[in-house]
Amino acid sequence: MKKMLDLLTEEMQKAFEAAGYDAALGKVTVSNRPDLCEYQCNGAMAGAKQYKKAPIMIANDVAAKLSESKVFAEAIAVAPGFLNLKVTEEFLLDYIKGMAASKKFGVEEPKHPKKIVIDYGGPNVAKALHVGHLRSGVIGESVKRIARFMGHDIVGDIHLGDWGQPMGLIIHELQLRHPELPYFDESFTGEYPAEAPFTIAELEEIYPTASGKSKEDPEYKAAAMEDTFKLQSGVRGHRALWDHIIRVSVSDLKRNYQKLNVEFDLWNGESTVHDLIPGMVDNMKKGGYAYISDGALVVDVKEETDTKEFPPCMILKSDGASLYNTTDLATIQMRMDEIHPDKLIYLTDKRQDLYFEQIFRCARKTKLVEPETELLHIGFGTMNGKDGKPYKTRSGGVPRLENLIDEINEEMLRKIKENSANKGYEVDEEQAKETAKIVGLAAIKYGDLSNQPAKDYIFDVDRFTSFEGDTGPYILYTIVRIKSILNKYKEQGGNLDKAALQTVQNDSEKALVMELCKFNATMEAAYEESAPNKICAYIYDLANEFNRFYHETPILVETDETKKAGFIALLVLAKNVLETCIDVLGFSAPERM
RNA sequence: GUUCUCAUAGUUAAAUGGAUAUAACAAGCGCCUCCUAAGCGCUAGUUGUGGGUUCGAUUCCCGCUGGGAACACCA
Repeated sequence: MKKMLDLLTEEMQKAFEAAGYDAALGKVTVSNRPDLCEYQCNGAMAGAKQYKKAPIMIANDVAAKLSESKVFAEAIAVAPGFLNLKVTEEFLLDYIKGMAASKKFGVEEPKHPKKIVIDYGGPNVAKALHVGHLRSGVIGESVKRIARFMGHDIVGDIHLGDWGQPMGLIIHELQLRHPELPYFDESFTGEYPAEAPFTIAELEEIYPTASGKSKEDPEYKAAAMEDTFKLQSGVRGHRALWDHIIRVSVSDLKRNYQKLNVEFDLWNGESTVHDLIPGMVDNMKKGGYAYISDGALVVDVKEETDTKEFPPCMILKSDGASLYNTTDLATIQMRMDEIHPDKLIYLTDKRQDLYFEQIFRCARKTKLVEPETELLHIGFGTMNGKDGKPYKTRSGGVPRLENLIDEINEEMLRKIKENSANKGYEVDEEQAKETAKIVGLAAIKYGDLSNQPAKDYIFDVDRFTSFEGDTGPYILYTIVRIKSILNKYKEQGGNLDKAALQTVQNDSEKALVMELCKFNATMEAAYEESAPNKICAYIYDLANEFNRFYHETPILVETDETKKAGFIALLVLAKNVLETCIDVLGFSAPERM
């Protein structure tokens, strides 16, 4: 289905043309003065100079051509040259019926579906997820789901940090603690134990300890580097131990991401591309792109148009070792070879803006990607505490993501119990906990996603879990209300018939219908701009319109069955649209709350 | 030092170059014999500063002030 505004614009363009003006002036937008009109067109003012006429005269000419329109019930020219518009009942009903009958509520399949790889999450193995990982996971998951809904083929890759210095540090520390393990016995030729010699809790403790020691003790550091080298060169015991580290760590990561309703299609990491690095580096040298500067191998990525200094992209350190850049570039090569994507998306902290600009330029210059391959870095802002500074625990440390989720869930549970006590009904403890988890996740995700990704935002537990205002819980409450009515309707023997939509009865119903009609345009904008916040803003408006309608319109007591079925059909559509939206945002609604 | 980025009610956030800048929270007032009051309605309050482009600027351009960040052997 075409977008509502496109249909209106087409109609308006015909009128401009019929009146003898440039059709391009006939752009229709949603009214920003709902008290005056539903839609507006400002083309007459834009065209005033071109035609050397007062805008109001042009507007009058165009309005005259619209008197017979089947689309616009009203087109009034207003000083200085606005065209104020209202649509006809028939047009609106027709559109909403088409939307209800459509599989994706009016979103069409793309003519050329894109193959996209999205790189997000980016946790390190053997380290607990902390709040810094929240945005990459939450925004990335939503960007992925939006693209998928729009009909594109998108693959999400977690891109684990699983191969650098930290691995050597952990292995070295393990050797000091348990020198008797067979992994460190180079003469050992038997089968290594299937069971890992540590738990996830130990692993999470070992890394910070080892990291701290290496900063103070050069010998310790040297030994850890030696272990890193052994691992990377394939020493059997080191590899076996590393396998354990990955297995233990990944199963813990999966558990945590599941709590966040974040799912990756690929669990690749830096280690995945290790073997590709020598070949890639070779090609860069042969191609004449890479040269030695201060001992390091670099590729110049300056461009003619740069006004500022642009540092070259480093490929290998002066000791010949690979670094972050190396694995990222090799990962691009692997993705191009295996997946052949049209577009690569990365989600990291916005502080890496310059870094990704270097990587992208380098990938283009060294022809790792096709000239038409799109490369996009979505840099997101910091999650701050109420003081406006990066979110910290009371003791000043970086809070674990798990603790943050628990904190929200506890607060949600407390509120659910408080609410039920106020209303005087009993809630089952287990049921309440389940509901608290669902609502808590919505609170966290909506709180994050409703902000523009690039901006810093303040993570305020009290505000996000609030029952009131522009929050996740408010959206869920609205959906629960609709579900409740639909359930009662079915209990009364009613059938949910999508086609039963009726001509709108009152203002609040019309407002709700018009809001629903914006769905496909909103989803498309959210996709094109990688902006989940647009969907949040949309469902907040939609929930508002529904609640107003709900408040003013008794539904189940309606005696005219045709009318009632029409209301119900509208509710079904509203519920489906809301649930589709929260699904692409990455959360869901409970049955009751 | 260079470059990037941000600046909107008391607070947190919106606004493809359009009319009277939009919400939420906090404050004040009203609405449950009625489908979940986690709701609805009403009142009061904002574009850092100086220029420019434009019929028209929160939006685009330049300067200033003030926050944040990046600037090759970390990731």
